[in-house]
Amino acid sequence: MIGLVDCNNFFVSCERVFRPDLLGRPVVVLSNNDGCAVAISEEAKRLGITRGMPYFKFRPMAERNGVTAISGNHRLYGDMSSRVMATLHSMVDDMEVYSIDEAFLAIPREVDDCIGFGREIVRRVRRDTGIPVSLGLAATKTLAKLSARFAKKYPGYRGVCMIDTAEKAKKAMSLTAVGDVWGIGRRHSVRLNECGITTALKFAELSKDTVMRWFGLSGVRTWNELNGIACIERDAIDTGHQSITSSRSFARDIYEFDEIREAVSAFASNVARRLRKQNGFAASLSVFIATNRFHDGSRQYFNTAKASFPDPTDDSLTIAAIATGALKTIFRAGYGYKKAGVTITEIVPAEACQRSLFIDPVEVEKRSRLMKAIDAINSGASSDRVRIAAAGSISAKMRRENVSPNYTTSLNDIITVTAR
DNA sequence: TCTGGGGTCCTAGGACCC
DNA sequence: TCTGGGGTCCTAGGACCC
Repeated sequence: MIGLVDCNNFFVSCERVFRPDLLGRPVVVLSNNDGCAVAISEEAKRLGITRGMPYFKFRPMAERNGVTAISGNHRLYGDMSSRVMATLHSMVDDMEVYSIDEAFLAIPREVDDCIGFGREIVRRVRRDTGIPVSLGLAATKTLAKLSARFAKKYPGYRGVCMIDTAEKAKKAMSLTAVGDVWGIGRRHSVRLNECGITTALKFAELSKDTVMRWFGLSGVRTWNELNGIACIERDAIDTGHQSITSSRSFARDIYEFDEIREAVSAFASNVARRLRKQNGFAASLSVFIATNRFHDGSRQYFNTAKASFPDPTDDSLTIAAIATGALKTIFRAGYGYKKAGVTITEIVPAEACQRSLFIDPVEVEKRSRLMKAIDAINSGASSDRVRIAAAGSISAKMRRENVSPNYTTSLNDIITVTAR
């Protein structure tokens, strides 16, 4: 039996742990720049707020209805996530962290009361972290995801729903819209709906050949999983990311090359830091810049530039220099740029890294020590204490009107409880 | 005024090779 | 007059996920 644990409205729930006054009230957590709603409490959903809705559009309505809008605090969510995962891991050896708020669990064979075991998981996560979770149980990951939707939607399940027979699977699939199936996105569900395939069950009842022709291999995988044949394997040994991106929208349009260059240097140094964290070296990168795609009237420009490193590296200064060089090849004056970003690719583990014969080992060693020193100083609460001179501060350009304290990661922000 | 950020996998088509 | 067949690798773009 596979279990899928899903944190309910995760970002909102993280905020509520330290703001119990927000329980039972409409709350949304906003994306960077206070741009869009990315997490919405049930109360706020009932007011019609949906994921991805631009804040400036629903703000007046939200204020009229007493919605609390919070700027995203990803340091807090990341830390709360690791607490949830640690609690799960204390109960189940074999688990796979799927995202910041989800994990697949292999329910141990010796457990015969899966529902009871599941309820205990839900109870303990709630007790140890304050986060409410839902648990779906089934024979495949896709059915477990589907099951978890029921666990979350209907309080009668008390947090845990299990699909353990073909009849239950059929029933659940007949009640699930095809677009709500894990692996079937918006594009495919439009196509399916046009052909009258509206539920997960109808999709599962298509012929395998039809599914292959329409949706390729990934479609067949989903189809198998719905029919009870597990074929989405767990990730192999975690070797880190294959690519790492840092990008931001700016609070206002930027016209000057130097300003874009500062941002690109900051992105480059950010990806390099994350690259070192996973103990990898990268061999190439790409840089992109873009104007505001929502402004129909103004002139639009989008371009990316790619560059290879002479030698695989994890060095912030080298990566920033090459990113800046790439930027120069695509920057065009006269446009108002709204967004830019840097992606490093061709990442290999440090120990598998093939370096050229002509490199100076002494210089490499010096640089490596410098990076280690910078990482050490920047670890902890103030991650921006030392930065390369060419880089501006990414956060300085961001709009964050209502950000919560770093309750769990900053000594200055630890909550104070006063007895009267 | 104001519209997020970070990933993965698959496929089709072109370049290139023998 | 007549102009093959079969591979591999790489890339861009599309689809999906959170």
